Amino acid sequence: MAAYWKDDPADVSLNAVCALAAVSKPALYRVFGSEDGFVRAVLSRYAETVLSEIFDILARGAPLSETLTGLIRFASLDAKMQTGCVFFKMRAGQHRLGPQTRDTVSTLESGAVNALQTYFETRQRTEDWYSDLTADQAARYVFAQIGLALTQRAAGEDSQTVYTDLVTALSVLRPG
Amino acid sequence: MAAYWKDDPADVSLNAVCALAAVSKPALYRVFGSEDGFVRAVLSRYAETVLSEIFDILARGAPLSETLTGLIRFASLDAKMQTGCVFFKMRAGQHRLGPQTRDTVSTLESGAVNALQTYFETRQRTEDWYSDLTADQAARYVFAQIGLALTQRAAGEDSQTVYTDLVTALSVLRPG
DNA sequence: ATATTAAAATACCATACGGTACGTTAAGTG
DNA sequence: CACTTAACGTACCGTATGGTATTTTAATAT
Repeated sequence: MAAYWKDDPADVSLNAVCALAAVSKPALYRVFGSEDGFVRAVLSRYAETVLSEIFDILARGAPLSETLTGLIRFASLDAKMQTGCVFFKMRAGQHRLGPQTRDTVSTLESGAVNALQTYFETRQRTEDWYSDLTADQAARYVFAQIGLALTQRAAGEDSQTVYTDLVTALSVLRPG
Repeated sequence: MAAYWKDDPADVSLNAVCALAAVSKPALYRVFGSEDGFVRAVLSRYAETVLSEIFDILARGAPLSETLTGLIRFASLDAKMQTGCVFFKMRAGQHRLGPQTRDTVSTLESGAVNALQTYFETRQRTEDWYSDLTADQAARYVFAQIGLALTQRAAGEDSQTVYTDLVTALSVLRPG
C-alpha cells in the first residue's frame, strides 16, 4: 500500500512489492491469487484506512460550509495525502487494472458520490444550500474537484496552490 | 499521433506505432533517434495542430464571458477532443516520459498559462473582471479545470456532464 | 532417528518492451 | 555492365514483467 501510495500504481511491479515486503512471489500468489487480487486487496485496505475519513466528515452532519472546509483541508492540506490518493491514482489508470480492482474502484466511486449526494440532499432540506445545482450535480462536481486536488498533490504541486484552487472551485457552493 | 490521442501514450508501444504506420523500427530510429525524440515530435506536432486553437481563442481578445465560453466549448464539447488531449495525457504521466518530451510538456504548459494570464491582465485593465482572483491565480485555475475536463472526456465521461462541470467551475470568474 | 507430508523459496518460463547488428536490396557512378 | 555506396528491414539482444514448475526446507508422525 505504501508503494502504491507513493508512486503510480502502474509503476510498481509485483517483484518490487515482494522485495519491499520481504516476501517471495509464490507466497504472494498463494494468498492473493493474482496481481489483480492483490491490488484489489490493497485498494480495499486503503479505503477502510484512509477514504473512510471522507465518509466521517460527511456523517457528522455539520453545516455545509464547515463540511466543505473539512473536505478541502483533507484533500489539499492533510500531510498524509501529500503524495496523492491510491484510489484516484488507480481510477485515473483504470484501463490498466484487472476486473476485480476495477470493480472495487467503481463501487468506491459510487459510494463516495452517493454519500455526498445524500449529505447535500439533507442540507437542501435544512435550507443550508446556496447554489442552483442539484444535489446530484453538486456531488459529482465535488467528487471531481477533490480528485483533481489529490491528483495535483500527487504531481508534486504546492499544497497552498492546491488549497486555493480547491477553495475557488468549491466556492460556487457557498453563500454570497 | 492518432494512437497517442486515442489511447494512453504510456500504453502505445513503438512496435505498435511502427505497425500502424507501416514503418520499420530502424527507420523510426534513424529519423527520431529514440522513443523520447519520437514522442517529443508527436507532442510538438499536436501542439501546432490542436493546442494552437486555445491560443487562437485567447488572441481574439474577446470579452471575458465569450472567451470562457469558447474555452469551455472547446474542452468539453468539441468532437475532436472526445478522447481527451495528448498534452494533458502526457502531462499526467510525466514521470514516464523522456527528458526531451518532459521539457516540451513543461514549455507548452508555461506557454498556455502565460497566454491565459496575459489575456486576463488585459481584461482586468478593461474592467471586464468580476472575481477577486489575480490574473495569475485565474490562469492556473482555468488551466487546471480545462485539464480536468479533457481528462474526464478521455475517461469516457459524457460530454454534457463534463460541460456542466466546467461551466460550474469557471462560473466563479463570471459576473453575478 | 527415520520416513512422510506440508509449506515455502529458488529458479525458471513465455512475453513484450526499447533498441541495434547485420545481411540485403536498391541507387548512384565509372 | 560492373562497382561502390547508401539506405533499409529482418532478426536479434538484454531486460523486466506477471506467473509457475521444481526443488529445498521444515515440521510431523512413527
